[in-house]
This record gives sequence, structure tokens and C-alpha cells, in this order.
Amino acid sequence: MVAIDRTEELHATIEARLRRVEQRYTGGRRALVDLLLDAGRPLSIGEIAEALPSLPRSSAYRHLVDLQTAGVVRRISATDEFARFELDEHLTEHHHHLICTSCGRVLDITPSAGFERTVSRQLGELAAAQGFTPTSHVVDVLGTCADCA
Amino acid sequence: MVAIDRTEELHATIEARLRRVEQRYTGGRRALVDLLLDAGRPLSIGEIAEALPSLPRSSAYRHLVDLQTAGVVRRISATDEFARFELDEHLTEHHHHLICTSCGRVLDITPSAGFERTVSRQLGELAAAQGFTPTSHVVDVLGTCADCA
DNA sequence: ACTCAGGATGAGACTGATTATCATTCTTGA
DNA sequence: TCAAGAATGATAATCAGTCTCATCCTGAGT
Repeated sequence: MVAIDRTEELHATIEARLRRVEQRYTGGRRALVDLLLDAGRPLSIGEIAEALPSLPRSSAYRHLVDLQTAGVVRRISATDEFARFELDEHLTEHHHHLICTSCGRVLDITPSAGFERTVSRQLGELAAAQGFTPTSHVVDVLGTCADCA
Repeated sequence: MVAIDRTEELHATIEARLRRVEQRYTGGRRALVDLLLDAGRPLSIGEIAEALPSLPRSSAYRHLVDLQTAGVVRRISATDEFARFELDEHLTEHHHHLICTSCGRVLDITPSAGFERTVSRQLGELAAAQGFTPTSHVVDVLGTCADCA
């Protein structure tokens, strides 16, 4: 049961991160993390509310803020008006997004390590030229998803 | 006066684009375009309001919507809650952004053509694998700008 | 120049996602 | 068992962004 072990390890890491900022890994928070975990793509508040009907929105929003503070969740803004949430890359792996400009859905893609190296190096040089200190990068592909095509 | 000629040409292009959607290139709209033009980086509504105090926000927002419809302006969302606006790449040139996670400021960078080719090809392959049809891509570098360092 | 049809503008009301407040209910450590 | 403090849910508040509508302006035709 390697998969389950990994999941448990993940939850342990998350709990540790929450403790670091004096917060508990409660049921509501864990439900949210589990949801993001098995969605495998960034979810909007609407999708979260639909998947977890018993979780009030005010609590969902607060949990998301707390989880962001703890470095567990990352917030991204796509092309539509709603923010979307995904697990931090430290818990999953470095990846980028395909954003459907028709329905707003966001899918994950993971480029090769070589690609990432090239991108980082090039962008690092350009950033340095403007006195900018890079910490990470975001690569989004805009277009139309299979459902909307 | 090559620079001025180019600017005039640009305004002529913009006017043509507006006409295409039955709209006029009025003073207020031109003021907005001029502002974005010499800012050379994406501006938030706050910055626009500050630079053009006599332009009501409701008008600024509407102009921005109209200019987007005409393909003159592009809206981007950085890491903070406000949207930012810049001239469409057809009027300037393809470029990417350095986003300061401390103050929210956005700067432009223009990678080499070779870099762009590599990025497009790689991302195109990954997109195709998920039945996604790409139309464009966004590359942002997150970090700290010179002022905030 | 005169007129009118339709686009442009400004002021203010409105919407809806996100945040803050607060009273109540758990948890945890002593 | 008992605080002390964190978590939760309901609700009010905030605020970027949008819509409405009355008025103004522009351009084409005469």
C-alpha cells in the first residue's frame, strides 16, 4: 500500500506545517485537503462548496486562508473572476496549468526537468537585468479544453 | 521623428480596431491608451485613477472593457486582488512579466525568439496530450523587485 | 449651419466574491 | 476537571467591478 503510505506522510507534513503557525489539522481542514488532493487540479470555491455541502463557505474561505498561511495551499487566479485553489507544490510537484478560456477549468501539466532548467535560467537572466530577485515562476497555457472544443 | 510616426501609426491601428466594433476613439479612450503606452508595464485601476484624476472610475472600467473587446487592451491578474491592464501584444510585442510578491508591481520582460519557440513547442505537446488546444501562453516570474529588496 | 440617430460619458446604485466579526463550541495541556 | 485559546457557523460588512439611466457629444446627411 505505497499510495496510502504516501498519503499519510503527506498529511503528517501538512499537520506539521499547520503546527508551525499554531494551528490544528481539524476535520474540516482535512476534508478540504483530501478534496484538493484527489481533484488533481485547482478547484474554485463553487466546486469546493458543491463537493463539501456541509462545509459553510465562510469556513471554507477561512480554512483556505489558514492553509495558505501554513504553506499548504496555493491560490491562483485564472481568466474568470473566481480564484482557484490547489495544494502547494512542496506537497505535490512543480507543475503548470492549461487554462480553458471558454469554461475556466484548469488542468495540470508537468514539463520535463530539462524544460524547467531552460526556463529558469533564461528567466533568471532577464529578471536579474532589472534588479529583480526571482523566487518561482508560473507558466500557463491559454486555450480550449477538450470538452469545450 | 521615427518614434512619433510609430506612435501615430499605433493610434491609427487602434482607431481602426475600435471602428471594427462600432466604437469611436475618443479623448478619454486615447488618454487611457497613452497612459498605458508610456507606462510600459501593466497598470492597476488605482494607478490609472491616480494618473488620470479627471476620469471617473466607471468610465475607466467601461473604456477598458470596450478596449478589450476591440483587442486593444489585455487584462491580467497578478498575485494581489486587483486586475491590471496593458496594451495588447499585437500593438506592442510578445512579452512576459516579473511580478513583485511584496508590492504587486508588474514589470515587462521580452525573452529571445529561441526561448519562445522552445516554450511553445514543449507546452504544445503537453497540451495536446490532454486534448487541449492552445492559443497563447503566459509566463510570469514571481519574486522581489529592486525597490522592495 | 441644422437636425437627428446613436454612441459616449458621469453619477450613482447594484452585484457578488471574499473578509471580518462575534458568540458559541471544541481541544489540549496542566 | 479547568481554564485558555483555537475552531466553527451565521451573519454583517467590504470593495472591486458592473449596470443603469439621464445627459452630452459626434458625425452623416441635408
